[in-house]
Amino acid sequence: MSRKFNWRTLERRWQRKWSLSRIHEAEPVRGKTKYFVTAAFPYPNSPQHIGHGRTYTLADVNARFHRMRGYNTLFPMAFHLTGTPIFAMCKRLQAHDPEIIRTFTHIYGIPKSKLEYLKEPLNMARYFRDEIRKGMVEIGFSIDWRREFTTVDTLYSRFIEWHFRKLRALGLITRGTHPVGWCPNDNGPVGYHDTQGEVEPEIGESFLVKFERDGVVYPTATLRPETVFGVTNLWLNPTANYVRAEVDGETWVISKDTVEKLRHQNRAVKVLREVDPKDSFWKTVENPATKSPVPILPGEFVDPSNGTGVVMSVPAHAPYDLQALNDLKGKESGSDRAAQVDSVKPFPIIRLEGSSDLPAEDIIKEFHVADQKDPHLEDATKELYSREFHRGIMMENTGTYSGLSVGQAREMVVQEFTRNGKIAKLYEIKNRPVFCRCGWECVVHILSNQWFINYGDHEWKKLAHDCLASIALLPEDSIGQFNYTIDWLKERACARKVGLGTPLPWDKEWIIESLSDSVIYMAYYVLAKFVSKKWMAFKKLEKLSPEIVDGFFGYIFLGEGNPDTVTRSTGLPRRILDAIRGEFLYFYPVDMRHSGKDLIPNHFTFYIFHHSVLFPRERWPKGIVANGFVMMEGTKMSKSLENIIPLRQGIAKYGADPIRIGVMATAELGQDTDFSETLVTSIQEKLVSLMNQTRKLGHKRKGAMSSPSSLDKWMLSRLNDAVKEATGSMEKLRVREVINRILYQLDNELSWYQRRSAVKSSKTDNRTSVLRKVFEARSKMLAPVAPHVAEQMWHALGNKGLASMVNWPDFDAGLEDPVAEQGEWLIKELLSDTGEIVKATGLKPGKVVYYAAPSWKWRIYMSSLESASTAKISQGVFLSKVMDDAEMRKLGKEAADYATKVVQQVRETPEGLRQSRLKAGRLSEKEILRQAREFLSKELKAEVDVWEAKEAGAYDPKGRARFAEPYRPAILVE
RNA sequence: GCGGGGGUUGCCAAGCCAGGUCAAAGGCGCAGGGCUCAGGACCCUGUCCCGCAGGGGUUCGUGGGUUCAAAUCCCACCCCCCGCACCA
Repeated sequence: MSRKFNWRTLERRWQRKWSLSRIHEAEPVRGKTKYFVTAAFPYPNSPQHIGHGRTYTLADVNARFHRMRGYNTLFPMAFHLTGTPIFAMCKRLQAHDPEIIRTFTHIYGIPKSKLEYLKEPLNMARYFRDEIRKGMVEIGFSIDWRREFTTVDTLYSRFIEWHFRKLRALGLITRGTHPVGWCPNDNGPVGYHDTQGEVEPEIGESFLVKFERDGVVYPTATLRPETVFGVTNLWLNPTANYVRAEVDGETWVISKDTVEKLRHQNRAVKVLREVDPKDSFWKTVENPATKSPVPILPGEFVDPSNGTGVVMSVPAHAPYDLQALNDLKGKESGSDRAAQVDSVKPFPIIRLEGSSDLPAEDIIKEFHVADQKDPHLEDATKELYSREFHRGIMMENTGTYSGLSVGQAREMVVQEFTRNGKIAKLYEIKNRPVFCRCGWECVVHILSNQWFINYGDHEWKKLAHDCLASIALLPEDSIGQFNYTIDWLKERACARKVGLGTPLPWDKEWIIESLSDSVIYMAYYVLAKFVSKKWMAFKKLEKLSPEIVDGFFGYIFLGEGNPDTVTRSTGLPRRILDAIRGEFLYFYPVDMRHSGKDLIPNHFTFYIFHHSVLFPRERWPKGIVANGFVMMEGTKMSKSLENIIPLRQGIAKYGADPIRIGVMATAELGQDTDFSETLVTSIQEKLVSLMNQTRKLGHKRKGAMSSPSSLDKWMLSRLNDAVKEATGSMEKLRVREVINRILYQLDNELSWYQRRSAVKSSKTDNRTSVLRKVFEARSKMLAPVAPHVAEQMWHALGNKGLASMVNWPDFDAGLEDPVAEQGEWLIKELLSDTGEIVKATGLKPGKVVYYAAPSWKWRIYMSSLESASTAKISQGVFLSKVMDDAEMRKLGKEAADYATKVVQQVRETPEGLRQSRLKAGRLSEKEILRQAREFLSKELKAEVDVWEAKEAGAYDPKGRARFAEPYRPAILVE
């Protein structure tokens, strides 16, 4: 039946009502507290999928919750078009890339006929923006759509210009050189989406150590410049092509492949002539560190495209070098070179605990390396590098570096040798080869005059830390990552030459990059509402001079300058200007900003940085929540696995509310959650059954409750507890807990209530009234999470208006009923204990007898609870207190034994339970059990008798009554 | 390497910060029963081992420690995941 349920109809009905009632449109209301929620806006180069749904659903739940708690809540949305991914996608479509076509048609479900249209970047952006917006409406997000904008809107660009001029005026913009991944064919930078297989080109730093002979430099590329002291020889590949070239005024011998590489790294390279490596072999060059001569030898393992094709050999510490040297010795043995080769002897310069004088030799043995082409050699090298880096100490033969750790020595060697020109930096693509989509291999290119935002500024960092300290973070343990990021950030390139976006106002060749133009846009939502009215005044404003436009932004966002002047210069009516400024002051700052946890090391932290320096403290962000990702049936979502469900397809297939709950229900905030078909179907069933139950309760309101039974009170007390817990959890956005409490736990309690009341006489039947109360509160608490279902339930119960707009239920201390709670607890425990006995003994019970605890035990028990509530209860003190009581003394050992036992028991009872039992006071167990007799009898399928221990005439053939204790009646099963 | 998150009973996943009804919530799966013509759904019951009286034993990555008491606190170690820059 649930499968046939028409979610679409339900959703449309309520979405239409929300829209007609404009309940999501927020306007400033004087005297009413506001709550401003934002979520990271989407980038429209693909449809949103269920994973995005998690962040936005959470934001929506938060917004709806606050709305119900009486906050004037604003939740807007916009679209981020800045950058290159849209371009990249269009380019691939234009090139008829089969992979992207498959993704579009197969996963995204876009008709083939649409593809032509999508080849145009702005068309694509428009298409996916519409798609995403529709999805957000269909899943029921309570967004104020009047504030929508995109980051390429003209006025937005003016806003970003203002933002950047501000930063520059504050001295936070710097300029310098910067290495980037680059395609020599396209002549432009490459990001991961520009490469084959979408791999990010990783840039690594290596060093050129310059060996010299007669004014000719052999620049050897290495990651370990500190080992220069242990060099025995250089290697050139005898089969590779080398050239002699003039590089920045020096004469270098390098592999042919190196020429272009150096040019991309801003070196002036003039090739003089090709050289045969064989001409260099057996000659010697001077070691720049030790000044001693070392020979150049042939090594086939040398990769001419890696580094410079010139390698320094440190056989004591580099497995490759040692292996190559040994191979060479073998090859040349007996030849007239043998003596010379044999004279090349490895010697150590780093001491490594637990290693011989030749750590490289040890590791080669350890890894069972056969020759210089053995793949194990690579692993051996990595392992030794790592060991020496962490545990190695420089030896006496390294001069002033002696005694230093390898890490320290490297830093100092680089510093000192760079100063005298003997070491230079060389960048490499670490994970090479990386190929551009056009087919060319990517290289490292150094951009000169790159613009940066200087997050390394100390004052700024301090401000950012201050700002962070004032932000409520969810989950709380993400604080470490934030602090780390703030400390670690330094200069960050903030502009590129390609892509959509706003040109840098003072250097229009550069376009402000996408992570930099999206850090203060939340403020723009205020303005966007006015701009969307398309008044001429804004059209005019867009075209005014920077001074005037900056004056405008400075006034509305920072209160700078004078409104009269701004009005005069912009031509914007004073009334409008005041309204914008007023609305900004009303809604700003953002109370909670939502996104995935992947944005902590970038966007979230930038957001903090920029707000801290641009805005006064009272406009700093108040809260940040970083949620985990969504997995699909236990695996990561990925295009190649084709397990991405676009949100709209998901809604159509499963319904909006089941998806909303599906992404929230099975994991806590920061944890990744798993979405699966079985999960979402079970949620569907749950929701449908809720709606059915509500429908059965019907519209009719019954009169007031007749005197409620203990069971009724228990149910209301549980409901009240659910309200309390759900509220607390919601405040911390622990939505999983909320769902668990109001959907599942409450269901268990309801089913206990119904099971227990099934045998009750109908005279005092309050069942319907109690159930109505439960379902009414439940529909309210469900409203933020599953708004469509909640509205339906609310309506079915005969309520007018919208559940989304009523007040969230309040905790009512008056409904707390410890007596009823403890009474039911007693019965439940008793039932389960009896079952345990039945199971253990294998008896088929015909008669079950219960004995309630005698009053003297209750006195001791209650007294122990009291003692434990004020101080740590101690055996001796409590015992003597009990024995002070004449009546107890009369009971003698029996009382003492019980008192001793009870101390231990009470000590192990959790605080909350102790409190509750203390509040409940002494239970009239016998009465409670007598009332539950019929129920117990039915459950146990046996006759049930209840006595108080030692009651006159009690049936107690086995003398069990004496075991009765408070909350633990004695049991006899026959 | 640096930083962050995590390892819980068949699976998923709470609990851990604030130690004590914790053999450990909830869901899934599995088994038995009820309901039903039947299946599904739904509702009970069970699901580490032992137990003819509500009990006992052994468990929360590994090894130590603190405590009357440890999944929870401390120390050391092992394993998995994520981020480390110009990219949204």
